[in-house]
Amino acid sequence: MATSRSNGIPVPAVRRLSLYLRQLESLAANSRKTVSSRQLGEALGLTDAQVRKDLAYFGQFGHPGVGYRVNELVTRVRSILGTDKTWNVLLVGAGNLGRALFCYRGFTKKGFQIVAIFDRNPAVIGTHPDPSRRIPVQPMGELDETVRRRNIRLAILAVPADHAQSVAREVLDAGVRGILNFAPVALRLDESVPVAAVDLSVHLEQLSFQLAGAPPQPKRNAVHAAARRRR
Amino acid sequence: MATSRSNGIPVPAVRRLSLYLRQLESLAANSRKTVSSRQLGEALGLTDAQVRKDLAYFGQFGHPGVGYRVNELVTRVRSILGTDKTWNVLLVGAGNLGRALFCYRGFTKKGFQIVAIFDRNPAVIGTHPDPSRRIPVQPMGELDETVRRRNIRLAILAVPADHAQSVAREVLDAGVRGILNFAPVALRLDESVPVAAVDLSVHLEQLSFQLAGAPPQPKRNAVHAAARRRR
DNA sequence: TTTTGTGAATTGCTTCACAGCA
DNA sequence: TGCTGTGAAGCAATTCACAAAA
Repeated sequence: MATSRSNGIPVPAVRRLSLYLRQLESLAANSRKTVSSRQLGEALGLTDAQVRKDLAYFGQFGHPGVGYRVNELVTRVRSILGTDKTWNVLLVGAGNLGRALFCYRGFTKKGFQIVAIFDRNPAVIGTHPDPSRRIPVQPMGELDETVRRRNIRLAILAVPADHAQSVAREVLDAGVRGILNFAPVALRLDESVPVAAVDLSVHLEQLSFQLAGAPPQPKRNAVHAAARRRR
Repeated sequence: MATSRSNGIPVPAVRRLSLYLRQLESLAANSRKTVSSRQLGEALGLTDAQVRKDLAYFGQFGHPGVGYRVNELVTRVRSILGTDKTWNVLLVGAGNLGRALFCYRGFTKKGFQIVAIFDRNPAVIGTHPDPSRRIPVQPMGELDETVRRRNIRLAILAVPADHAQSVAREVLDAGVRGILNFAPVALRLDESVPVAAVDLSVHLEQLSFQLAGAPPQPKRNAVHAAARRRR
C-alpha cells in the first residue's frame, strides 16, 4: 500500500478531508452558506482545532469571523481530492458484491463512473448486471484494450480472495494505476501503487472487540514474565 | 464513534490485529506451523518491530528463537477480538448492497451470522434475498422482538443516507449494541456506541488523491498570507 | 464579537536496539 | 544462531492558546 506522505500532510488528515467534503455537500444541499470549524467538527465528532488544522494543510480557505463558505470549500476540496473531474473505473468480479457495486448509484455524483465490468466465468460473460445500462460483463481477455480505449485509471476488485493477487497484477499490467480491493487478502504490490482495502469482516471484528472489551489479561509486566511459558 | 481506548492499547494496533488474524488463518490453511514477526510483517507491509509491539500489547504469545505458533496465535487473537464465539447480526436494507451483504459467504467463518434482514419497503417484505436460506425480509415493526429473541448485538446498515440516522436510533432502541454503517453519512450517536463506517466513495477519493497528487498549491506561509483573500 | 490560522506544548505511535531465552 | 519482548529514543499527530482579521 502506498502510504507515501512524501508531502508534509498527515495521512489521517487526508482521510478526514473526504469526510469534510461529504458533510459540506450535505450542507450545500440544505442551502447552508457558511459553516464554522466548530460546527463541522461537531457533525463529525472532531474538535474545531482539528478541523482548522486539517484544512490549513491544504491552503487558507476560511474567513475569520465568518467561517468557511460552503460552496467555495466544496470546490476547493474536490479539486484537492482530484474529483472535480470524472474518473473512469473498471470493476472485476460479477458475483453478488460486484454486481451490487456496479449498480450502486452513489459513485457518479462523487466523480467516479464504472464504465466496464469483467469476470472470468463464461456463464456470466455477456449478461447485463444493470439492465438500465448497456454494459455487458466482459471476459478478462478484453482488459487491456478496454483500459486503453476508455482511459481507465482505477479498478475495483470484488473477486474471491484466492484470485485477488493475480487479478491485481492483470489490471496493473493493463494500465490501471490504483486499486480498491474488496477481497479479504493483503495484496503484495509495488509500494508506488495506491491500494485501498475494504474487508467487510474486519470491520465487524473491530465492533466485536469494542463490545467484548479488552481481554481480562491486559498485559503482564516484566516481573511476572518468568512464569509465562506454558509449554 | 466510540474511539474509546480507555485501555492503553493504540487504536491502530487493534485495527492491525484483524489483519494479523486474517494472515494467520491463511497460514494455518496452508499448514504452516510457525511464523516470525518478520514474515508476518512482510506479508502485510509492516516492520517486524511493529508486529511484535502490537501483539505484545495483548499478551506474550511468541517463542524466542521460534516465532509465533500459528494455531496458538489464531486462537488467542480470536479470543481477544471476541470472535471465538458467533455473533448474531441483523441487516437493515434489502437494496442491491443489502442483498449482496446478506448473501456474502465470508462472514460465517469469521464468527458472524446474519440471522435477519429488514426493510421498510412493503414490496420486498416477505421475499427471500438468499434462496438457499429460509430467511424472509421482515418489516421494521418486528425489529424489537427479533433482536430480543435472536439475541442480536450487531447491526449492519445498508440504507439510503437520508434514512440512516433514524434507522440507527431504531436498532439501538431495539437493543443492538454496535453498528456497521454503509450509508454515506456521519451518524450522531452516543459516544458509548461503537460504530464502524464504510463509505465506498471515500475509498475511491483516497485513491484519486494519491494519483492526482497534492495540489500544485501546497501551503502558503505567513509571509505571503497578506495576498490571500480573493473576495 | 466571532472565528480563523498557527506556533508551541502535549500526547500518541513507531522504530531502534539490545537483554534474554531457546 | 534466531527470535521475542521491551525500555528508550525519535517521530508524527493532536490539542492548546492566542494574535490577527472581519
